[in-house]
Amino acid sequence: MKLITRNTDYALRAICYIAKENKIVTAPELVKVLGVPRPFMRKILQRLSKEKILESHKGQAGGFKLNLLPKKISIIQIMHIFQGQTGLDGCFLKKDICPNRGKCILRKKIRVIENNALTQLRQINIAVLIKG
Amino acid sequence: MKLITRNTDYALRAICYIAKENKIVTAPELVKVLGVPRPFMRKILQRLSKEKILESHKGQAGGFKLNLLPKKISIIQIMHIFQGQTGLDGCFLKKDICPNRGKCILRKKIRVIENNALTQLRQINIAVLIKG
DNA sequence: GCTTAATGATACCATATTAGTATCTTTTGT
DNA sequence: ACAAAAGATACTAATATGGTATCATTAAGC
Repeated sequence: MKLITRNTDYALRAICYIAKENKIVTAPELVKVLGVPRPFMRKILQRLSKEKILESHKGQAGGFKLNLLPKKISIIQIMHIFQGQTGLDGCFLKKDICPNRGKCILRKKIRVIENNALTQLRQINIAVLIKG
Repeated sequence: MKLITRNTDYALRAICYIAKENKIVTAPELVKVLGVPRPFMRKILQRLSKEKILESHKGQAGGFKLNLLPKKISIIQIMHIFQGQTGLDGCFLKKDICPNRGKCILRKKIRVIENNALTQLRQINIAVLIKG
């Protein structure tokens, strides 16, 4: 049960760092601070700026800064970006052969648990993470 | 965020079916009822009997039955069998370069959410699933 | 304007996990 | 003896994730 993936993890740390520094931060700087492989970090940053979480500046003295207030970035957004729909995996078995005749208790229970987790994740934002 | 995997799903359905029938059930019967590929189902059943969830009987008129009361089988046990430790993914970054100086808020928050999910999963057992 | 240091875009490779298959042996009721 | 079941084990395929490489584009600063 892995809630967040490496991608997401790196992305969140990068965002936290940028939020704390509150200036334009370059990829090389993040690579150095976070110890993440350079091309991988770059890929993540590109994705984040494409998704409008970060704002990028090209050219010399370029880099990235936040495009939103820290409290407006919840970790669930980042999960969405790197892990796709955080949702509710569909039933593996076709409905009509499901032993529970369509009313799949298992699925229902799992869904509740997943929704609880999602609700909790929704409440964690970057401001929370950097304040401690 | 996939709480349970296909393996686990199939295993749970097989167990539910066996629990409901309350008799010795053969692999071919489960294959037919659940529509799962035969060799795959067999593999799962073998695993379950090796783990003492099911009790197996060889030879003609053989098959599987439960080795425990339905309410004594929680879905978290099955997850453990097919998905390994349901635990808490460690921090990807080495502690000393973690931007939060060792007190990793993100990790702490995630851990709480995971534990909540685990607690909820622990309460779902086969008896609950077959009763509805 | 040229150089340099940055990001953008894209295509590719590596690894791990999960899903699924094949085959042969052993057991047991009839 | 035979048939029908499970046991054991080794293999293959698909998918997701993690990571690399390369070239183009942009813009600051001399």
